[in-house]
Amino acid sequence: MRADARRNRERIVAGALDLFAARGPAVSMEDIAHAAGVAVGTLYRHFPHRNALVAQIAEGALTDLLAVTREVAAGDGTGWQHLDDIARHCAGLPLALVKTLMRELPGTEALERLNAESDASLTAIAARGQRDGSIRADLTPAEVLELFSMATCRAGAKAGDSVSTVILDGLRGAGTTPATRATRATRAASASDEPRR
Amino acid sequence: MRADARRNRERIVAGALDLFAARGPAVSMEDIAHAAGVAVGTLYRHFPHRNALVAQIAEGALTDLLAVTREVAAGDGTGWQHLDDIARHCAGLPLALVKTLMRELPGTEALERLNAESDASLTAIAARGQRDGSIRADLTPAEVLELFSMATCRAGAKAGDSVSTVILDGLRGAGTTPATRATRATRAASASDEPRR
Amino acid sequence: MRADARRNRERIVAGALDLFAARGPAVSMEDIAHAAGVAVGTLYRHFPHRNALVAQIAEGALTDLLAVTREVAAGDGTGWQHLDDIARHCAGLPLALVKTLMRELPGTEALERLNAESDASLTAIAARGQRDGSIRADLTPAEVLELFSMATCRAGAKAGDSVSTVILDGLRGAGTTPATRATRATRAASASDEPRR
Amino acid sequence: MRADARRNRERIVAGALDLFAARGPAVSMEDIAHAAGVAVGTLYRHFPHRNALVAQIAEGALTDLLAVTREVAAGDGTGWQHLDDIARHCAGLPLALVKTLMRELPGTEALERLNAESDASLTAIAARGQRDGSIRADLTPAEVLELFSMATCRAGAKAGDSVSTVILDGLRGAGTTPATRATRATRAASASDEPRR
DNA sequence: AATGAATGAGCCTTCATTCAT
DNA sequence: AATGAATGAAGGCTCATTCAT
Repeated sequence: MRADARRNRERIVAGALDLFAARGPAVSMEDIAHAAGVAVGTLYRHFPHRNALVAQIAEGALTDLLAVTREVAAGDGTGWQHLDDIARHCAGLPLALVKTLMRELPGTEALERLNAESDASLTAIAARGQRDGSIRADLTPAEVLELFSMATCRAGAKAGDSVSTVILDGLRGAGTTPATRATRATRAASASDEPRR
Repeated sequence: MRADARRNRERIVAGALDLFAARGPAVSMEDIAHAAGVAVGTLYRHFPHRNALVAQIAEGALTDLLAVTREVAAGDGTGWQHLDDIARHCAGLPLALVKTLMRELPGTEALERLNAESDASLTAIAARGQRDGSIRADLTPAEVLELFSMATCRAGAKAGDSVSTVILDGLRGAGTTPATRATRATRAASASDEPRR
Repeated sequence: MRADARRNRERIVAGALDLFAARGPAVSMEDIAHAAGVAVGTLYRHFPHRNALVAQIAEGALTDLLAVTREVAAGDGTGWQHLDDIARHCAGLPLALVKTLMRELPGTEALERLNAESDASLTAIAARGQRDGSIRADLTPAEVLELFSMATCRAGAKAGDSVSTVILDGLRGAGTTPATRATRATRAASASDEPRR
Repeated sequence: MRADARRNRERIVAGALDLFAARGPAVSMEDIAHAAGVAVGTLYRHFPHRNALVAQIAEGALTDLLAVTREVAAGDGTGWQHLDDIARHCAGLPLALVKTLMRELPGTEALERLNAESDASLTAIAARGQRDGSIRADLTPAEVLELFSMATCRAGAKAGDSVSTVILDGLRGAGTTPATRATRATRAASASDEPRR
């Protein structure tokens, strides 16, 4: 019985994610429930109100992002390489959607915490990159993160696509450049297109 | 009373723009009307339905964008310089908001036309920039436009801010001056209405 | 100036009549005004509210009906012949429409009076017809009037059409009948199709 | 709860019928809901929009009419007697109201079909009556139906009331018994549920 | 625990009526 | 006197949420 409930909960979250992606943030609870194969009552048993569901979706994506960030940050490489790695792993995460959803979401405590932790980890990486010379020094860490977020939280982002490439290239430190494009192509071949879930 | 009506219409559009920016695309017509100091009936006299108002806002911004684009394109300079100029002039336009609003707007004919014309003008500039070597050649014109749009249609974009600078720098052709940042700083000081922070 | 106003008033009433006939009782004041070539303000100058306009239309038709009734009643013939004559003269009046309009009209004093006078005149005729044997005696005068009204206040009523003929035939007194249909055809040929306005 | 929902649905339809009859076709959905003892939402759960409710009411009455027509048509008797029987059985149906409601109702497919079938059945009866001499031959079947409809679809129609009697008498064929009224009175006494006043 | 019916606040829109020009 | 802009009360409809089964 617990297994059933868990499966329902997962199908609700997954279905809601798909619906939001397909039809925008105004999907009705009724539609979300039916897409998950349950009735509204069941939906409300799992999530006491709409925002709880939306927050759950957001938390899922941000948790994944945080895990990726920490895992990458624990490895070797320059700050820029870490950002690049993270960006590749994030391509499968619905970060663009989550960003949109969160615009109209009164911040949960859990979300605030996740955001803070993500920011802290990424800021640390950015600062390190600026120290090791791999990331432009004429930007604040916050500006680095904004650009990183633009590359990452885009509607149709794919791992290593041109748009991300250009932005990440733009973040490189002054002395690092010329081989950029060739390098990138090489690296991309070995990195996975589908980041972990 | 023609003057009064016009003033009302303008206050409605301006107020709606502000509200959308502040509270997202789901603001009610009632709120928009009251923000403009009129009753709903007046709002509906000027715009027969919600979408007509949204479309008007979008058309306004796109018309401005098109005007800027054409004006700049008629002047001297490389393709990259044109994009840079246009980006600076667009800083005050609510393009980010408009982009969001248009996601849920069944395209008007006028909007389609404006979009097509903007795209055409900007694509021409991008292609020219790639021919004259000022813009990276390893991108499709569409990718150039997407990056340009990301730099331009951002929530808090200011003329010459760091984010735009990095993206536009990223668009530069391979052989162009490495003095990018200094050059930019110089140009920005004389051309932008918003000095760099 | 007085002539202008009068013409406006007449055009409003005539236009409203047409619109009601064409599009039902839910036409808007705005549409009525524009159909008459004036603005709403002018419409309201002539009729302080919608019901005043509707009442005016109803009064017009009822006044015509009353005039016809009295004129016919002053002439020779049996009661049945009078009813028949009146029915023919009424064919051009918008009595069906007026009946519909009056369903949702809180009765004016003028309308009550007109109704009462019409009823009185017609009841007198019905009673006389029953006395002179030309109208069935096994009906109350009110029943006679109801049937007469059904024949007369029909949507597409024409002078002497089959439906009216059958109903009026049905009203005839017991001893009068057989030649009915032939007689009717003859009489119809001499009666006008377009009653007075 | 299926039972509860069904009861609600029935109360809505019945209440709406009453309200329409009492206050005309412009009753608000709010009023209809409250008359049925439910909230608007419930009304809209059962009928997705106003017209669906109106159509349901119309369908109900037309279905009843069709059933009566077919049942009577399957029995013995002249065409005229069939019309007379049908008229008696229809006295309780809200056909007058339905006729009014349908004036402003964009025809549903179901309604079109019901109308077509009713018309076909009744036209067949009328034609048969004209062949067997019981119905006037100098009318088109459509005219017969219009008169029949006038007798039947009247606001306060009762089985065998004077108005219906006169109209149906008017439909009789030339050679039929002059004893009409006596006959009718006799038949009425045994067949109608509503005795003559 | 699941279902789906019921609730009612709130949204978009219309329109009779008023009022400034 | 005419115009047409402004008002605001409804009305139709949706949807998050609650609740009886």
